Amino acid sequence: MRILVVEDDRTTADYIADGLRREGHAVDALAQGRDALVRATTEDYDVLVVDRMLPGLDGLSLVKALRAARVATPVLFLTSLGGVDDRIEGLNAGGDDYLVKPFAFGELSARVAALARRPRMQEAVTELVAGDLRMDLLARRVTRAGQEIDLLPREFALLEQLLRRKGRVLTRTMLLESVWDIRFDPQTNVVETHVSRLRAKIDKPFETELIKTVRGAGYRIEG
Amino acid sequence: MRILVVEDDRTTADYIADGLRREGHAVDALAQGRDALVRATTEDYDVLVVDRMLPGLDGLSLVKALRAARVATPVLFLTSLGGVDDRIEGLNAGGDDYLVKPFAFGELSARVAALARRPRMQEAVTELVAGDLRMDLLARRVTRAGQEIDLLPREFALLEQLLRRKGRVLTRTMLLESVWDIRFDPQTNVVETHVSRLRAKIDKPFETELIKTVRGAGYRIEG
DNA sequence: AGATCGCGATGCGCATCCTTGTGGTGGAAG
DNA sequence: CTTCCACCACAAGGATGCGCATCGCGATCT
Repeated sequence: MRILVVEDDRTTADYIADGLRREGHAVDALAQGRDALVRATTEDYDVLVVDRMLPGLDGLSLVKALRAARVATPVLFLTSLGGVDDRIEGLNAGGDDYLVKPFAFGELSARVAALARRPRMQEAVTELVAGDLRMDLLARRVTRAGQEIDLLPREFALLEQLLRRKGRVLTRTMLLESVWDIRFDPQTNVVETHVSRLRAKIDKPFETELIKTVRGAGYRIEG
Repeated sequence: MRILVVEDDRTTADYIADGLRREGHAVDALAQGRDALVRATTEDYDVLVVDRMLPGLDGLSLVKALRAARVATPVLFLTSLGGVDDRIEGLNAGGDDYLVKPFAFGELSARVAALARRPRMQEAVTELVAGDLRMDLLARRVTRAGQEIDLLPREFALLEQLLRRKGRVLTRTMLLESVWDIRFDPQTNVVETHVSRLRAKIDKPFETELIKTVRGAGYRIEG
């Protein structure tokens, strides 16, 4: 499989490129958006892995330009947290999926494979589902049993993470990283607090509870 | 196939025009942007081949003007080397493809054919609808529940963007870019202000509200 | 033709409301 | 009985919306 990685941070770029090569893919890596635009339009890749922040031409503009030039290669965005706007814009701009740094390599690998596998020119990963709960990332809307639920930004981000790793346990530390961008471990109980608030909205009013507590570990949402 | 070539350099213009004629196309050639604007709006071409640098009215402005006038004829830009930025700018302006000089004639021919072949992208999107709200782009009229509403230019542009991406969230950043043409992020709240005014006209007087605020993200109009 | 006037459109400042993290307390699980 | 988790109330900070001043344009009069 041919993969182009566009990432200006050398360490991250190597980390990704080496990992993917070890899995048997042909990987090219570039640091500049401009270079990537040229390369991606001339060569034929199966997947592009693109950092949102790039020198020269940022990732978003790069993908916009590619789409405008009718290059339909699936794109996986790497976004360094936070920017809720960033993610929405990324998806709207024609990104097909995104991954919030920091991420586990296995995660990246799985997403890349998923992107390459699915038929081209498809709509992005736009909807996450668990049971009768649906989350539409572009509309930024959540419904359960057909009923609309509105969530605050933090609640939304939290639920999104849980849904993206549906079936797996997310530790407090992982959630602090991906939702709050806190890498060290301060004495805080934000996670518990927000899980509680989230439950009040998506579990309490319904029959079955989706968010399970895993004592001593973290939380998990059912497949 | 009818093709209009807009290029001020006589040698290049002849090179292109003759080549295309030899392939059996009907080719007109003009040297001035202004002439091209008139011709392209009155005659019916399959493809325009436009140089970026033109005397009088440059290629970029020409295409912007055409798009504003709802002329959807596909455009192939000719740009003189290098300027990757130019390419992006051109694509944003509504150009459909790019060719960097110097180029091989075969390349040009192939791109022109590709442009003509593909289904018209912006075909006759003349009316935007959401619920009982209708926007007629040509007449520049908006009605809701059969009642005419008049909007100021900014309000109209804002509503148009929201309708074009109906069902998705548009962030403040995206709106600043598409409605105000502001690419950096100034400390301004124009978006909120105008959304407020727009609501006063299209939502307040009616039962259901169409424009939803998505806290922390942006605005969305219902599908 | 030029200058002045008046009105409407636009963006900014500020008040308001909402969101979110903290600390504390009670309760459940092991 | 201890530890971990759920939930509550509160305060601070941030996001949002509305009134007001300004700017620009077109009309009118000289």
